[in-house]
This record gives sequence, C-alpha cells and structure tokens, in this order.
Amino acid sequence: MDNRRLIIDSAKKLFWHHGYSTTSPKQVMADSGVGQGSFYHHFPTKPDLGQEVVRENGRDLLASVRATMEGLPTGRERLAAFLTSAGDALGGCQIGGFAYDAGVLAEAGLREALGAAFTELADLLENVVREAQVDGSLSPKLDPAKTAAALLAVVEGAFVVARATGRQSSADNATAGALAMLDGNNVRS
Amino acid sequence: MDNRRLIIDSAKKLFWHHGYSTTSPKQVMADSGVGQGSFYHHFPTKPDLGQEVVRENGRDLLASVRATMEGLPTGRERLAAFLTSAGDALGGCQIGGFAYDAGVLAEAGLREALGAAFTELADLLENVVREAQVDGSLSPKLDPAKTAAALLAVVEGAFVVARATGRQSSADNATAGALAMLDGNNVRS
DNA sequence: GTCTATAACTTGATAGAC
DNA sequence: GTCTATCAAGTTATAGAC
Repeated sequence: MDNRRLIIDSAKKLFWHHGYSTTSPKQVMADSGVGQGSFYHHFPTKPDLGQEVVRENGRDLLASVRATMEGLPTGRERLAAFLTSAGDALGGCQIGGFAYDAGVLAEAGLREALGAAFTELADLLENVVREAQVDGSLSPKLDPAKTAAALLAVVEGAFVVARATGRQSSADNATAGALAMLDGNNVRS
Repeated sequence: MDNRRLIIDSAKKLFWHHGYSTTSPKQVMADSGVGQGSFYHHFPTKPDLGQEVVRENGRDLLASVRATMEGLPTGRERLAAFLTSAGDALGGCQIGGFAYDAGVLAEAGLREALGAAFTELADLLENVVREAQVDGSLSPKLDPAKTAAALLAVVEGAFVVARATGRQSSADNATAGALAMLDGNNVRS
C-alpha cells in the first residue's frame, strides 16, 4: 500500500500544477519513484488514478473549508473566512483545474467525482448562508442556494483570472469585492 | 488568406470545446479541411495558432459584452446584462478555458495574450461600475476595481462550476445570486 | 507487488517536390 | 501556398518473468 500512496501524492501535486491531461503516467512514475509495473498494478488506467485524486482533493478541500470556518461566531464571518481563504490563487484550485480538462469530462467516473465534489462544497456554503440568516448576520432576503453558488463561483473564478493575468491581486480584488457586496446585504449595515 | 481563416475558425471551435493542449494540429487540419503543408505554412508552430485564437477570442468577447450592454440606460442595468449574458455556460468561456491549461501558460506569447484579454475585460467592467455610481444606480461605497473583479470572477467561476457539475443551473444560480448581492448595494433599494 | 521489454498509436513537426 | 513522405519523441498501456 505504500507505493500506492506515493503515486497518489505525486499525482495530486502534478495534476494540480500541470493539469490532468498534460501529465503522463511516466511523469508520475518519475516523480514518485515508483516503477512502471507497480504503477499499472495499482492503477490499471490513467482515469482510475484521476478519479482517486479528484475524490481525495474533494475531501481535502471540504475539510480545509470546514477548518477555516471553525469557531467563528456568525455565519457572515464564516462566509468571509471562506472568501478570504482563497489565498494562494496562482496555484489554482485543487479541483477547479479539472473542470476545463476535456480528458476529464470524457471519462464518466472522473466527471462524476468532480461534480460530486463541487455539489458538496455548494451544499456546505448554502447551509452556512442559512445559518447567517438565522443568526441575523445576513439579510433574509437573499436566496441561500443562489448566494452560495455566487460565492463559490467568485472563488473559482478568482483562480481562473489570477492564473490568466499572472497576478495574485486579480484574485484578491475579486474576493474583496464579493465580500463588500455581501456586506451591503448585511442587516447590520 | 482563405485557408488561414479556415484554420483559425476550426481552431477557435476545437480549442473552445476540447481545450488547447488536448487538440492536435492534425485535428484542426481534419476539421478545417486544410492540408498539412498549408497548415504549417500559415502557423509554423502550434503556439502561433494558439496566440492568434486567444487574441481573436479576446476581441470577440469584448465586442459581445459591449453589444450586450449597448443602449441600456443605467450602469446597474449594464452590469446586470453582463451577468445574465453568461448564458450558455456549459460550453465554457472562450478565453477562460485557456487559463488552466499548462501548455498555454508555458508559452510566453500565449500567456501574455490571455492576460491582456482578461485585463481589458476587467477594465471595461470597472468603467461601467463607475458609470453606475455616477448615474446613481449603484452605491458609491463600492470599490470600482474590486467590484468589477468580483463580477468577472463570478461569471468565469460560473462556467467552471457548470462544467464540473454538468448542470447549467449551477451557473444560472451563481449569476442570479451575484445580481441579488449587487442589488443589496443599489442606492434605490 | 515489482521488474524489464515491447508495442501500437499520436504528437508536433521537417524535407523537398510542385 | 500546397502536397506527400518521413521522423524522433512521447503516450498509454500490455506481456511475461521474478
């Protein structure tokens, strides 16, 4: 099981920085130090590896968002923490990078894993929006699902624009702008 | 010059739906009906073609955004039109798809063209935000650059999420949510 | 589980004739 | 400008021994 872990860890890193379709099994072998025979024993095809990586990335992302929000008293503060945590945008989102990859969308299992990761994250945010409306830190007039979708899109889009312009400030501006728009709907304002 | 145009038109379509790195010159030749000799005469390398496509897509996108906004009386309505026009999200953004492609970012000229396209779009939106604040349709408290960056990110992120989930509604929710957040900052509300 | 050898195919061109 | 032939390297595996 050790080599299997080494393969997944290398793949997570390489798929993240270099893309799924543009990373070959051979590159994963070289980075992980695992031989070809072992590689294909653990992952008979490349999509098998991709699916495992997307699933782990989804779990990691959800856990890190939860950790970022933990202990904050109001829903609005938890949403603000999510926006702010977008942080290191130039590397890109661990799952967002898969969405524009044709090689990912062509594989049913891979596509499904990706969709599930996004859906879970959107559901989590929607719950936090509802909590914010209950605790009075956010206007009850906002639709929870739509607001959550907008916040998720801002963060994903911030990664896209930052990569395209090569400037981290593009992402920081986007999340700061979204937070200001959200605060315009804060019942305390 | 005719074959050159056929090549560019095919490449625009294929890069859009299938990605830059995952589309080969051979596929462009097959789709356009242009032979190999002619292809490499017009575009000695693949990045040469990519750069031309990104530049044209940037111009097309800017023109279509301007057209969408044209004639609308207030800045806020022009911003709303931009958000709503995100429309057919499943195909993805014509330039957003290039941002996560490692093969694009590795080529200096291609990267520069992509950054320029996003910067021009952000600048256009920033001007509209200022106009909205002048005509009184948007709160003067919002930072124009950050608000414009947020709106651009919402639209780009909406494409990402819609592709990942396979559901157009993911994108529609995001843009609708953003519009509601923006309206919370409308001085008339 | 891991190794080395092999293979069929694709990629991104280049060469030289017309 | 366009054509056909060719090519070295890389991709995604499979085969069979240890």
